[in-house]
Amino acid sequence: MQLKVTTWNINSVRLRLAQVERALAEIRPDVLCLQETKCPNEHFPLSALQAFGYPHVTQVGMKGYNGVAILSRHPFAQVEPRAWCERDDARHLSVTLGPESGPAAGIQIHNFYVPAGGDVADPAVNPKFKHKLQFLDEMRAWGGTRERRPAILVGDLNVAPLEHDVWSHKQLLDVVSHTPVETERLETLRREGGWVDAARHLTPEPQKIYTWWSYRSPDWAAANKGRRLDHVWVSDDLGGTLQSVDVHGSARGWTRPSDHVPVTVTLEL
DNA sequence: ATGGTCGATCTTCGA
Repeated sequence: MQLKVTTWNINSVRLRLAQVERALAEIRPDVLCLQETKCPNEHFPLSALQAFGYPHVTQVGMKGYNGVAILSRHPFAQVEPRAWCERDDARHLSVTLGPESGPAAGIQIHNFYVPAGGDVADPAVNPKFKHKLQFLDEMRAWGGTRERRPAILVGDLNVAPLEHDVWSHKQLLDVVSHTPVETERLETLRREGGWVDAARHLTPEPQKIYTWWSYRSPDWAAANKGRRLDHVWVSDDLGGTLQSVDVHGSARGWTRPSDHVPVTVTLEL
């Protein structure tokens, strides 16, 4: 069987319900992981999302910021929210697919929204950047102790780790998301955690890959000053099942778009 | 040299 998992920073799930519906119709993933739902739990549009054909939904939200959700065609055997940096700020959820899921049963799916880190790349003067580095350090420690079982890690990791994950490596070396302290941390925690960067496994450098284009560029498509901030990783043992990774760049051109586009990983199990 | 644009929100913050 195929297992398709899509990740998308939606930047307000309530504002972009129609875009979610369109993406689900076009991509038809088995699982959709959303970040930046920006929606308090009591206002989460649960029944509307379920009506798109995804009866199994788990989410954590808060007022105004952050928030992650997982929508699935397959039932969950287990749902595990986790607090990071001792904050209850809705940046991670994981699920384990249930025994009804055929060959996908038992696969764990992690949905992360790593802090963006503010504007100044100095933890001494910018508490947001300090938080981001702490979050990445905690992910590294977690990965080192993680039970080695089939797993998929997706999300807006807010780091573009490689030279060709940004439009200009030299011009972005001091820009938050591409500084060496971030990119080295992310690559280290990925390797130590036993994760394969699925997008780069299938599309090696120097091919450019972008998943985010700033709202602040009026002609974002022509300028094409993008970054690869959204990632799909699979555990080593699933590496042989990797079939494709698709970046749905056209979604950036939709009416009232998110600044991020969906990224889909397909496994043949 | 510092803006540019979004989204949620109580007029500013986070991205």
